[in-house]
Amino acid sequence: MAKLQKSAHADDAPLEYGTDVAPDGASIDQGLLQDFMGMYLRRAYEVAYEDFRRRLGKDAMQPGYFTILTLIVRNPRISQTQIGAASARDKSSVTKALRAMEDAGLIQRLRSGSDRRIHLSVATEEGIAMQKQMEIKAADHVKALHDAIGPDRYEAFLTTMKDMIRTLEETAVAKDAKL
Amino acid sequence: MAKLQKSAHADDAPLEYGTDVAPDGASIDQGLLQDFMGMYLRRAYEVAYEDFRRRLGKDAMQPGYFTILTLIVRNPRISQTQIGAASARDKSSVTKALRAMEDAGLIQRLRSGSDRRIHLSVATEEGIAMQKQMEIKAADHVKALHDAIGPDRYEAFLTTMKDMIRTLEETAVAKDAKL
DNA sequence: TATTGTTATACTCTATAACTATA
DNA sequence: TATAGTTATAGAGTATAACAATA
Repeated sequence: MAKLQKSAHADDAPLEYGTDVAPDGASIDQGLLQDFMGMYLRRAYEVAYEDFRRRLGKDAMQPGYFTILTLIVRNPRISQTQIGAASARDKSSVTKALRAMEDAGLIQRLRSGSDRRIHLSVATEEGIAMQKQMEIKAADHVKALHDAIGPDRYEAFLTTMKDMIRTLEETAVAKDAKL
Repeated sequence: MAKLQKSAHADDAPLEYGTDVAPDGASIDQGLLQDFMGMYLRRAYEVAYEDFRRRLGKDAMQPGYFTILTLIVRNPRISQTQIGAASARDKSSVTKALRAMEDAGLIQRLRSGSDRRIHLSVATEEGIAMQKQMEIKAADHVKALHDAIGPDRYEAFLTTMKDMIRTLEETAVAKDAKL
């Protein structure tokens, strides 16, 4: 490869270098990226998130809160530790989400009478209504995914993904234990 | 449902409320969340990202930069617009990534002789070495995914995911066009 | 001592918008 | 006018660590 001078971006302009042009978009060599699942997992998450967010519109909570609100509606008096475990989020993240939902009047938090460390969450009427409304949008979203994937492949895809998550979670735990 | 007073978190302590306890982790009712793919797509991305990051260790670039570095190694003199298109990232995100890689001595940026607006990227020897090293870790990572998913399901899973991404991207474009 | 939750803080990844320069 | 890239800024979403209250 030809020798190149370093371009110190803070000071110099990039160095000129011949007249070749890079290949256009259609002919980019992605090499092993073509099958690099990490990239597709990221992208799949992104496009699905975007789809759900667009369907929810601006009158609903953000997509990420749907999970927590649904957990609370379906499990009145759920604790924050339980919410964290069920949604794979740190307790500090749960606190922040619950704070926002409480401020929005969607939930209320109580203390357990039997163990005063525990904060229980229940949905308000507004929270229940919001959850129902979001669930309708979620159903549309799931239908879009269903159509995109194809009915014949949907179940297998979901099952495979769950298996993958479980296995990698176990691997991670095993590795952490070795440290 | 019983009447509950609002707890203004900034001032009051949460209200006490009886002695019931929420169900324990094993018995959480996830309702439709059980099949809410959005949650699994997020989680799948997270666990895969974590796995790759752990395999890369701290001597490599972060997982997200592997894609860009690989694109540059395999497509010398690729432009930033092309990198953005191939990695589904905004040009400002690409600039930031390239800046970091240039500072780390992994790439150099040049200007096209034929169109001086275009900045071309090429990998340095160090960049090529880094990419090779990361590619080895990426192969380990892919193998872990392969094992987690099962060889018989791997290809179908990847294909389905690509189809899903493409379809949802098209849907998004179509919706944007309607605005 | 261990657990539940809160808070302050910070990190990662990313995009938007206004800009410069080039075409 | 349009395009390539830069910069300043912001914002989502999340976690870490130190902490108070309670067990």
